[in-house]
Amino acid sequence: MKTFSIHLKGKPPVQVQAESLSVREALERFEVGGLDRVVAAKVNGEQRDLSAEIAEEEAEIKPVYIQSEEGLHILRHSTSHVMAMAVKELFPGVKVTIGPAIENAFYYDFDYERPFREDDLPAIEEKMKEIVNADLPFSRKEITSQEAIRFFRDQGEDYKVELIQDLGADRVSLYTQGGFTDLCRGPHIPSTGMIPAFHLTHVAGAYWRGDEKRPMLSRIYGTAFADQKSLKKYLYRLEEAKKRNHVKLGPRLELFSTHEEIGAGMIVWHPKGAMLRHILEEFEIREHLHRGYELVKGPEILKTELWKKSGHFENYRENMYFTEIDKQSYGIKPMNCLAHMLIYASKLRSYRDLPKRYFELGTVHRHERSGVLNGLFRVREFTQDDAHIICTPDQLNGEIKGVLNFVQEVMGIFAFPYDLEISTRPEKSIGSDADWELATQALVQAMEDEGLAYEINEGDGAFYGPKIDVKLNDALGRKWQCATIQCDFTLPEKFDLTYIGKDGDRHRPVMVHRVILGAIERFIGILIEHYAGAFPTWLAPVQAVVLTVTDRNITHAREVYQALLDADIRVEADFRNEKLGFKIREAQLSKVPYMLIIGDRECDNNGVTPRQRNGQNLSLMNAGGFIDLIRQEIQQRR
RNA sequence: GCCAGCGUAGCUCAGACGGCAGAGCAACUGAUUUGUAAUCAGUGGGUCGGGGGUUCGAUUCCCUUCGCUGGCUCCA
Repeated sequence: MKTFSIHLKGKPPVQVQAESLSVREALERFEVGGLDRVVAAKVNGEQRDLSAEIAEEEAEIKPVYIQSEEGLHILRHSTSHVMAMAVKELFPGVKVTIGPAIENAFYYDFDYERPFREDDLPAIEEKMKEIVNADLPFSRKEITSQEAIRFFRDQGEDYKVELIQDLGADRVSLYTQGGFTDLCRGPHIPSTGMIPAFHLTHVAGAYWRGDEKRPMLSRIYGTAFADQKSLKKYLYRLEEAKKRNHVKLGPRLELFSTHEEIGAGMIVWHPKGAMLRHILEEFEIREHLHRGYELVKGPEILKTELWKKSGHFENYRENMYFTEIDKQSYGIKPMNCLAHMLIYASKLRSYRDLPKRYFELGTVHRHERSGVLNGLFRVREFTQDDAHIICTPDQLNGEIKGVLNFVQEVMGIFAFPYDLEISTRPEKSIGSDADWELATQALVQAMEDEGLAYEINEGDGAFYGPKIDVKLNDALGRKWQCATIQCDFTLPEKFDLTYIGKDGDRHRPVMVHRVILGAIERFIGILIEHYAGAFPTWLAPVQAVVLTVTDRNITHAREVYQALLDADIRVEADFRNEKLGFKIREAQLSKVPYMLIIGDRECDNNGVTPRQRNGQNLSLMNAGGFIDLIRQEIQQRR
């Protein structure tokens, strides 16, 4: 007989005398509500199955409810096991590999004689429903790795055998529901009947362990929720997000197009899209000049020799395009730094000149693999708002903080949610360990000084230095890298950049590569989805459209149109012989912020009636009044 | 690059065992002069992504190529 002392937050502790005590039994002592919605529990901070025995005499216990984040994770993981079981029953000979829960979803990778197709999913879902209805309990068993390897080898589950071997543990845990046993750390929901709502969403190919040299597996994605309503809501949200997809919206709003005959990953900007770019670029130039940057411009193609000198040829060649001119090899630039290096090196620099901040809206070409191209998000030609800051080592911290502030201010204008990550040295890289350490520390220190939260991304740095990445969250919950701040101790050395210090000697400056919006293309893609195409007035390629009611109104309408043009408002005219409702509909679909209605009433009063994009009318006012109003809005970047 | 799916009029989509390719919207022409999300009528519009093959005959079947979409370790 043992004595267990169990604690649960907010309740008086309970002493239990028993031979053994399961997590579920412990929870029952506290009469916690909704035990049927509890999927697992945390015992002394560690996730456990409800059926697990409590080994500790003193235990702090906390139920994990199905609708909580952790609960959903466990639910989805368990649902992936149910899916694997269903697939094994339906497709004999299939081999199972791994099947984790991921954000909002789960997947399981299979190796089968043919890849799974979307039309296999309904049958799998049906079989899963049977398994759920059968309410099979999940049971956990720990055995030695040897036994587990034998167990899976006998079933021909080679992938599982490999996993266990790589784990290198003495013992592993297995989970069984019905006739299906899987290697798994757990925990799991008590039984399959506890799955309230699930749906299989799509299939995809995936390399075994993400390695393209290893077999291509067939992945099935699905999701599960604590109730049917949440699942429906999630699927609806996905549908809504699809409607914002910039690949569809962009061409419909006449922003850009792509062409098979031009090539993959190349964007053609139409008048409205080119205007949007221009607005952003103008905004950027102003903001940069304001912060002590200088505008520069380098050529598109530079001799291959120079790319060899910089290390790009060695490290980045497979992403570069090359061409030949007069038997000389040239590389089309994938980055803008080289010309900036030469600008710096073009004359002797004093410490008094530093920092130098060179800014270029630089168009670069990168040979991205065909399969990763994606609308405006991933293209082969794009323009970066690129700058290189060359400074003394003791200016570095301040410069990085300056860029972090710049990023914060700009993201604030667009009201974007974002996360910060620090990426460290990758396998393929140049430079000494000491320099990497120094550079990484400089980034960490600046983040700490600014009190910013960040994650560490091991091995994800650029080949020449560590970096801070700013990842925006888009409408579909995907993350996109935009701003990035990269330290570089190697380029100044390769180009022998120097400055004369106070002491009269030559010193080596350090360099920061950084972008704020990142690629203009990608940023516009994110903006389209963020605003669902309805850009705020300051960004809208067309800010107002003048609509006449009848031909009688054209003379006055033309005066209004001209007044707006004169005031630098981006205005269009729709004087067609159509009904007002028809013109409003078209303007509405093109998401213009303002429609200026001009009928007899407006002509008689020498004014306009603005109709806002949200359907609200403002009262009749004269053209000057409207110009004041919209100018104020533009100035406030609304 | 690899796996899967997709590609029919400017757009959204039908279609057929392998037997002359369809609708709505848009465009164009005309009528209409219109007050807050589609006025009416008529007309034109397609190498069914490109190339090759099988066939009497291919948009449909096969191969190939281009393009697009979803994915390609958020570690049992």
